[in-house]
Amino acid sequence: MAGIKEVAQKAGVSITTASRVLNHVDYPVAAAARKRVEAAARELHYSPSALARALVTRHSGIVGVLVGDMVDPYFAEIARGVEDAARKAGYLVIVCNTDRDPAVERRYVATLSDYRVDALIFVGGDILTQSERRKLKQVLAVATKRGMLVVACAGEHAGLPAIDIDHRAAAHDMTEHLLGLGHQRIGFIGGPADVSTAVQRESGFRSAMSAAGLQPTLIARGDFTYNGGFEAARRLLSKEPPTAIFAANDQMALGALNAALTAGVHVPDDLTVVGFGDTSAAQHARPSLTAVGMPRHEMGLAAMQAVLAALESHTTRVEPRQFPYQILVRKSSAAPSAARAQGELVA
Amino acid sequence: MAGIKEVAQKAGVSITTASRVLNHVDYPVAAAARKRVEAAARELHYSPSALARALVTRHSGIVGVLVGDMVDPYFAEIARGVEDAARKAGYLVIVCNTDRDPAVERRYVATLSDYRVDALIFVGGDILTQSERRKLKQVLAVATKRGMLVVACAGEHAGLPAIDIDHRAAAHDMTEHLLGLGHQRIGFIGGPADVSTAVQRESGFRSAMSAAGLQPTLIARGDFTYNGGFEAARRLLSKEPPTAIFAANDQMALGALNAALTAGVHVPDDLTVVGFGDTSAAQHARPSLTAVGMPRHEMGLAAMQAVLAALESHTTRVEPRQFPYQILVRKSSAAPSAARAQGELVA
DNA sequence: TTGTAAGCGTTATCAT
DNA sequence: ATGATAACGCTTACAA
Repeated sequence: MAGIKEVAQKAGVSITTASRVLNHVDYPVAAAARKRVEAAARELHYSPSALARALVTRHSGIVGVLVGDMVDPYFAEIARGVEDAARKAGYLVIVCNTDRDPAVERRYVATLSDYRVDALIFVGGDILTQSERRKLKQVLAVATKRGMLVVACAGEHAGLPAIDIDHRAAAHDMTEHLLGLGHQRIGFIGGPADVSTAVQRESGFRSAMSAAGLQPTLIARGDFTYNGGFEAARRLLSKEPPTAIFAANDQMALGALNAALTAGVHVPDDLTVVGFGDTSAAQHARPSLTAVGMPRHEMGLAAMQAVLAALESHTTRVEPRQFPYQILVRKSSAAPSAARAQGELVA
Repeated sequence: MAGIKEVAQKAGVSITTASRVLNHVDYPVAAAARKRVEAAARELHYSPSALARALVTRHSGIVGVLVGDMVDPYFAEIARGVEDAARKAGYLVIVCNTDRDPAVERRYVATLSDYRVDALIFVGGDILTQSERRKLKQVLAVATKRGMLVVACAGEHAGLPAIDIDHRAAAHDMTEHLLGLGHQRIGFIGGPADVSTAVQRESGFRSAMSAAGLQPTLIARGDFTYNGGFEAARRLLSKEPPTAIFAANDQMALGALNAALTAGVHVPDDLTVVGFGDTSAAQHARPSLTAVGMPRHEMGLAAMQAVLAALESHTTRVEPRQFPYQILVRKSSAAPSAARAQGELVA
């Protein structure tokens, strides 16, 4: 209802003056006028149109966050980090669930582009297909030309600067942890074959196995969901049961854990199960899950902060950053029992 | 870079004509001109400024969702429902985490108001304090006067029309389930004393207990978090251990479950634990959690759909709606063991 | 210190 | 069928 014009009128000053005091800009304004403007604004319940403002300043104060699924705690925690940093800086965040569908993702990028968001934050790995990457890069090209900042978080994405951890190395280390425990028949539950993070984690697993002179043969694949992990574990457990299962993310590890328990396989006595991500659900599982830990909330914060820094310095490139990961040993991993290690015990 | 002006120019038509074809409005435009405009738009990578558009149409195409914490699956699933419906309708959603802080919530309402979002969706119960409610209502008053639609979802909120379930009745029914199982010493882990949903659930518990001639005396309070539930359960278990614990939400029930297990109390043999919400974490817990079920995703969808309906019919009031709840009996509840029912067994 | 006026990129009204 | 032109609500040179 009440625009700046009304406020100015009521305060008996020009729109310019009203704008100046309302924006707290560092500009000389008579104390009296200032007071009148403030009073008028208050009385009229004036609230500046961020839209109009954004139109002229070419700065919307909104950032878009693209996640696979905000219900997955892995994504939720990162998005929360972004939002925390955004709020502190006075930014708003639009959350978009892509369901890992490149087409949906592209459409969102286009829409967010229409809204002239100040930045786009891609959370999670991208789809490796050449054609998909190319298409995404195309829309991103026009987005960046428009001045939009783009950054990836917790996963490689179309070659964008990323706030990330070394997924491959982390998976490699975790595999070594398993190896160190004495496991030889280690099963791996990978994520979708075309998702970059899934591929990197699997690559780390394979390299560690090879380095140990072992064939990474027990590999199943899931879709990063609890059920996907549950089913994959059942498959793995049905033939030559491994003594340990390394799932490419926590959700699947949890599914695997329950699949084992359901099948009467004791964890960790009969089977070790480890995950990747260290979401709180993993920490609260029974037994608690050994997993690769990564500072998700902090990474979300960092992604937004990197965007903020670039925005302030009028840089167009966001500074990438590598975070350390950890191997969090908890109750779901242990040395293989002698019998099981030799494959004598069958579930 | 390229505005509609450039497109019009390149196509050799007026801005008006360009706008008409670009918006697919039902208005006669020569096929030839249309083709030229479309080509020009494509070549120039034209993307309409949703900001400019919103400014003139007074319709931003954005809705704001206010949740306590998007990391809590309870909120995440509802927000996801909202987003799904929003996407389908071409809307974008801004997610705001209030951490259940009324001040933060109000500030967000103000900011979202500045952005002229088309609607505000409050997810979760509000703070009952008279003063807080009044303050919120005030900001909401100016927001609605500005044409913004407001609705509550999964919790009473400042008297707004709500897409909800009957929390009180649900808690009452769940308590009766416990009673029916033979439990008498039933502990309750409530949520914050000033949160409406927490109060309603507790009220349902109390009424069912009273109706059964029992004193609802074993009451602890948490903050709706896993740890809060864990600690509350420890307190409950330390004195006169109840034979059953009803937590006001799943997160706390999960905490209680682990507290029991950690203390060597077997669930459900020695202790029954039930929750409220039926988040997937509850379903995957060991043992799986008996809980009050409510269609969170669907409720989120419904909230957005209600908003959409009001928006389309130019109504200012959103239609409220009651969803049914269920008592989902799973593995964490059972009849009390004879010994324990008499209080002879101590943890 | 203060105000005038030119945009920002669209949509929408009203002629033509 | 098509096109000027006035909003939309604000910021920001540029004057005064």
